[in-house]
Amino acid sequence: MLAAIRTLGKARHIPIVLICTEACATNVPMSPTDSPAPRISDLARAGPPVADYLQGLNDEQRAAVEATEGPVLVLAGAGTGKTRVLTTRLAHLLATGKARPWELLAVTFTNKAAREMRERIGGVIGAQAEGLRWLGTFHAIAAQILRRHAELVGLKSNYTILDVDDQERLLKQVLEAENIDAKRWTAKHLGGLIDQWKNRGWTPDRLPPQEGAHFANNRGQALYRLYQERLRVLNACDFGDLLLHNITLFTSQPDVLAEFHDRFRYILVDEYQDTNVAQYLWLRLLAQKRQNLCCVGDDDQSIYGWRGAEVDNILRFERDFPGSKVIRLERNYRSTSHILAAASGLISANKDRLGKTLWTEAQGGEKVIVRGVWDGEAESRLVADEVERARKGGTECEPRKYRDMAILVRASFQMRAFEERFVILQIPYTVVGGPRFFERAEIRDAHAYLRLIQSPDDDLAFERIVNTPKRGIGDATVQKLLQLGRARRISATAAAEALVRTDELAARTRTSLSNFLRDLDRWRTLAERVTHDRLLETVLEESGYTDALRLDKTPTAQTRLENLKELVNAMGEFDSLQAYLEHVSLVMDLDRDGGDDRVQIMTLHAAKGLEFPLVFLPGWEEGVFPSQRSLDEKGEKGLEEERRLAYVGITRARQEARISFAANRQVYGRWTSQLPSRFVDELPLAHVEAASETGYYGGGPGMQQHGSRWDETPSFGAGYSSPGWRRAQARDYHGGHPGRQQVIEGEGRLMAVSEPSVGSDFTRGERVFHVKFGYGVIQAIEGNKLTVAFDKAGEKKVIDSFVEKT
DNA sequence: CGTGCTCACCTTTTT
DNA sequence: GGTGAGCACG
Repeated sequence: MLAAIRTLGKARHIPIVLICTEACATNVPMSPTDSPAPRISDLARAGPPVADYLQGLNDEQRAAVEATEGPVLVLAGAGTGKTRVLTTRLAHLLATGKARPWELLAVTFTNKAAREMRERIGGVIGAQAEGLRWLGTFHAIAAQILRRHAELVGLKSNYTILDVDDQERLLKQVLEAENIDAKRWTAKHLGGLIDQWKNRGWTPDRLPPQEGAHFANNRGQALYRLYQERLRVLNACDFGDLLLHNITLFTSQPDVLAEFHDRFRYILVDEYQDTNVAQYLWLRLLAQKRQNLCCVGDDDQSIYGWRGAEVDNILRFERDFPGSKVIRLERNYRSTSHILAAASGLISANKDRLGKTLWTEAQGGEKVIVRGVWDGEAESRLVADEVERARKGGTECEPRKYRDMAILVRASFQMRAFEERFVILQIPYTVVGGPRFFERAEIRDAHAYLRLIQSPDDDLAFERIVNTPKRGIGDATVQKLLQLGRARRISATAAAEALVRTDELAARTRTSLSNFLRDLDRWRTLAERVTHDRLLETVLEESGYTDALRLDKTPTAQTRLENLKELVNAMGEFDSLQAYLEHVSLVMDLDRDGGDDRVQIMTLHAAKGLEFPLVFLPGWEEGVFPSQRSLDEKGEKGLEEERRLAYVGITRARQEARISFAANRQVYGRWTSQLPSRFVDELPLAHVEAASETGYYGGGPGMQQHGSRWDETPSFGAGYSSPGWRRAQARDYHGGHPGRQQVIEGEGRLMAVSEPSVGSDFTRGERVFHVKFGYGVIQAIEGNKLTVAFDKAGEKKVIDSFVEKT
């Protein structure tokens, strides 16, 4: 949780919160370093030569930095120094006096990217980086713009930004009010649709008729409209709205747009391949006049199509912005030539691409290793063993740190096998991604309390906490309140206040409800006197929230309490409650501590933008990767996106990439047979080493194909078939299988042969142990006996069936 | 109104 | 196989 504090602290420097002042409403530049502060061109004159920051750039990078005028597309391949180019370009614009910090619009997708850019540019231009007020995510910048002109789209400038959870509950209310079977047509489904529509820039009015046809008997559009109306009443926005309202604003108010045309002299966009239609429209509107738009991206790394990203945006750039320059960054500084060639060979199978030829001076290195293994467990054993081996180092290779290794999976369900194995072997790891701090129930509850204190009209917050912790106000009562509120066009709080004065409620319910209302009033008064972190502490105490958690003896309750403590601390970093709330609604990402020395386990999506010396790419099986669902839903387009994902995976590796696929895999508890991914076959042979089994693993995986490059593998009874793969269930192999060997290293450690195997041999030093069945942690080794804690299906027992073999 | 049980679900994820 | 949501029951 330390990470939470750290990130929040860091993120403070991002001027997400814009307090609207006179100065900012006019064209007068404002920034913390404004007026007497020297311009960078002045600084440059006094200090080191201006061109300093350009040193060390190669020709193509330099071209990308110096092409300042007009539309520019920088096609930056993986590992070609994209961030460097971005930051240097900004520095260049400032140093040459073409723009002042507040006249630059620099957009990223994630807070992390924005933060990184800000930090790195700070390293180049120093304090001036603080003046980059318009460096941020699409959403953060759109939110700033909207705050200033909210009235023009029917909102107040203090509108709240709803998260998905609120959004879903609101939609549920809309569905209920419209008497739509919420089981058949879920709020989640509708939410997804609306999100897609917003991503494409469609307001309810402009929604193509057939789009709404498939939901609730052609009522999609009407529901969308109702939802938007509800949002307006609540003075709220969802994420999609931020952009959409901006677009509406720009198209309907030419003078507002003109103001921003004046303001933004140069526009810079990172990860352009991930932009959706709405973002594209937004950019096009803003860039319309000056045309100084520089988009940086890589069509081969577009992996967010399912979220509305349009690779087309980048493919069409030259057509959309006539007279544009296209600059390719093709020199790769990250990976060895084998890795680069393997990845390039794979991606060349895609049709929809602009094409690049990456090259590197780092020749040689290891080929990409591809292996077939027996099943998912074998795969995790293999990876874990190699992690340990890499960690120890050897005659040919230097020992690696855990943190230099990453396991990149297609889907998070694949992570579990590795986690289990790593726990057994006590290999430190972190799962990057995971559940987010701000999405945890207790954090949301706390936020709801604060929101309700701040704005009594916030019905969604009211609904969330009116009975949390339980105070005897049940669902029926809550529904009654909401209905009354809707009928009278008042807030739920107001409805509650009215209702406790009547005798419509049961006495007990009435008492607790009026107590709750009284508490709220008290907290509102308190809010004026104490700091917001202190306020939250009091509220959590007095509402009984913390007490309820303390009574709960489950371990989760414990962590929840800690999270809340963490939250109170983090809040202290902000100047006001308003500032804090704005921050959490837009900045939901937290850095997972990369500082510790741990193996990193994450999805391929989460790995974008990262790099590791050694990368494991497990689960390359048809249906898993490429994902069957992707193929079914999106066909050829889906396949190409999956292939780009594979490309992203391989290009994360600096020195070694190891791909694996399993013959058998358990999916949702069912055994399934797998074929190797087509991507395996698409890898160029010259850069790949096929090693089906290595080291201790005696058993053959049964993945042999007659006449192929895999067929040198020894195998037991697999029986080759041609031309297809022989597929056999794990159970086929019980007899005659020599089992797996593993070095036993000592008590308290180890060990497990988790696949069904009749007999397995283990060696420890000179001695060989034979085990009838395995799974467990060694408790003791005494003479010929091993005592093992056996843990499966929740039961723990100690067995001692290990017999030393002579 | 709160609790226990059954049943459907089950990529990728940011803001 | 695990989980969360929704429903029936006490």
